[in-house]
Amino acid sequence: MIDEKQTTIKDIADALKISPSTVSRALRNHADISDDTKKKILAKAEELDYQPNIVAKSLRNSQTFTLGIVLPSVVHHFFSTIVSGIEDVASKQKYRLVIAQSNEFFEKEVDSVEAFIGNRVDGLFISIASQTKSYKHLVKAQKSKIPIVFFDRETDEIQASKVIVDDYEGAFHATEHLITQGCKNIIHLAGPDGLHISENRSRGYLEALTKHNIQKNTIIVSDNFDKGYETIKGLLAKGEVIDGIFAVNDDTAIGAMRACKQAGKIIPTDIAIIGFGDNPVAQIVEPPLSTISQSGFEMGQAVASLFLEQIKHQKDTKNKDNVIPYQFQTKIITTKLVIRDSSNRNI
Amino acid sequence: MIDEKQTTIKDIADALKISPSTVSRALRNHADISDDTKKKILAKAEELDYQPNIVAKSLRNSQTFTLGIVLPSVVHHFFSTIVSGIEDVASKQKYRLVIAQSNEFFEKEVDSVEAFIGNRVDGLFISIASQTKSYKHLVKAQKSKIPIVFFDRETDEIQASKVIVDDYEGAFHATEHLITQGCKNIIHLAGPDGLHISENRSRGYLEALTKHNIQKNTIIVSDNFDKGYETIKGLLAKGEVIDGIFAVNDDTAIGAMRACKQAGKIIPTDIAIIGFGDNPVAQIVEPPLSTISQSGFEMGQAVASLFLEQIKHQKDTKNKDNVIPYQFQTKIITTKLVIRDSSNRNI
DNA sequence: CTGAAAGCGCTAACAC
DNA sequence: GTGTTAGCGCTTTCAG
Repeated sequence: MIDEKQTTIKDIADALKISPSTVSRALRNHADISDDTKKKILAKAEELDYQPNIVAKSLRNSQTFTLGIVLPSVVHHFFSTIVSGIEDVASKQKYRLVIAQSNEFFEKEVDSVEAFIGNRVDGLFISIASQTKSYKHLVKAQKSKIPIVFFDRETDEIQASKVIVDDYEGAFHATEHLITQGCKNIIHLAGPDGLHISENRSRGYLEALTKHNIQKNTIIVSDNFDKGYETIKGLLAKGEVIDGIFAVNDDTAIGAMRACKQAGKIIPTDIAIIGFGDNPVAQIVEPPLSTISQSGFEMGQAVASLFLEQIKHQKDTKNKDNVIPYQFQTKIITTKLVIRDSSNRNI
Repeated sequence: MIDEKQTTIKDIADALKISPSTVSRALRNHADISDDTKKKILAKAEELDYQPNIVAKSLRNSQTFTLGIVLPSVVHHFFSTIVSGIEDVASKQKYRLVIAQSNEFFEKEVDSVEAFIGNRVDGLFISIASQTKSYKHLVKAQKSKIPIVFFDRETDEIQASKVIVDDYEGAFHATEHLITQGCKNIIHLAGPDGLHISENRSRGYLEALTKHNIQKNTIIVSDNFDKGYETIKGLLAKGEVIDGIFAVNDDTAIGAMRACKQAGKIIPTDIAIIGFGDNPVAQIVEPPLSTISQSGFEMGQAVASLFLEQIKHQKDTKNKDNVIPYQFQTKIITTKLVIRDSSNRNI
């Protein structure tokens, strides 16, 4: 069997005894091509199973229509809904998405970013790994003129647009809700140090306590199911007095919930629990978990929109004198308190 | 600000007053380059922040080192673990992954496949959408000489390697397990018609009943949390006698579980329930859900390995006479019965 | 309305 | 060891 190559524009041109440029124009619906030849070209393209070579096109146009997304992990519901949100607006502009997971490893994040630079993505959307402390890889991307948009987990060290959740406010409301339910000994199971989102949620927790004149606070870093379970199990075994738990995410809250139940505590009567994120499992567990909902979809849409806006600004100001540099935006996604049985004492 | 372009090989060559080919060779560690010039080139590349243009390289080499993955949805734990498995072996060979979600829509699947063809991916891994009945898009990919590997959801209409779960066996064991627990009225909440995996699981269910001389069988298509909930709720409301439920996946089983509990049924005493897939939520719900575990990671590894094998065969037989065509493989991933409280009557 | 020619950045013969 | 040249497939001036 002959190793037939992919059909190219030149093949179509040869078959029709016309020039490649005419074919190229016809294929992209360019004006100035007679309907007659256009029809012929389209027919021949169909006949020969022509599939435009995006790689060649990208090289020629120095635009790949590819967006690179770097995030800690796609298995997390919040992140995958963000991706859906990005896709929702980006795909309408014919952009395609390439996703790279850092799994919270700095090295993987750097590799992914560098690969994206090499592949000349048109934009880079990133939620930084908890390990990340250096930002040289992002500086490189900026040197390569790739617009960056941060989402959820960001840094001040890089000038770029960002979309963040109002973590402080969400945490404040979550904690205040527990207080209104009568809780006085509220534990906060926190996210890793150094991440803005962890810090903001912890701050919201502390300030809600302060507002309500509660002196006692306990913050323990603990951000997954197992850690939530172990931490609360340990505390309860030590005889610690706990009547409320605010966890940095739902998985952790559910781990804590299990520890409470195993220790014979009634939820929410003995201990009221609230998570963060409104993961679908929150509705499935028993009792259903109260939580702070944050729209990942909306966040994704905002990310893509900010990118599009920046691109547009670049185009508009291209080849112009006294260019006003693009003003980076920060968009804040608001949260919503979702009260379910795990914290509802009907007070 | 001057719109500086990305550094190219030519820039390095010019700066060093040598030829681009020498630079190219040095950068790729090609032999036949003196250590001295090599060192100079590497230093200059570093200095100028050189990032190789993968797009140009791909065009030139007609190899993109990109793998296209089409799957129904990444939010499903099973699929995201498959992606991790693929990444595990593919990344060691320097391949990068592009993921497209079909969301079970035929149109989106076709679009994604065509985009992958246009982007000249080196391989296409696909788990077909439940809607998919036509396979022209995959024929196109084959015409473009892109090796295809199916995983989980496949078709016989396309000649290609595939990796599947032993769904029949898993379903058989799940059903037989319910029978050994004393169940006689077992409902099967099934997947959509026309999907091999649904059919095989239903077949396993039926044959287990037959083996144990149980005449009554009930198969209802119902494959997500809400449908599982509604179906069982409806059946119970009608007074249907049910003492066992085998669901096509864990979400559905959990929906069914909720309906049972709401109807006052004790699990597993009144109704024993088993799911399929061993989704992490299976451990979180109460009672913990029995299920059939299938290793997505292993499946992903197998997918990538079969691709690599096929590529190797192509290289080995290139430019040779009387070529033996590659023999497509089918790899079967075995399942494991995981007994938890939702079905364990301690019999 | 169509064609010729150049070039995006890289690599691989083929020279020397 | 290194340079010259051509070309991957496409688009885009510039001519006509």
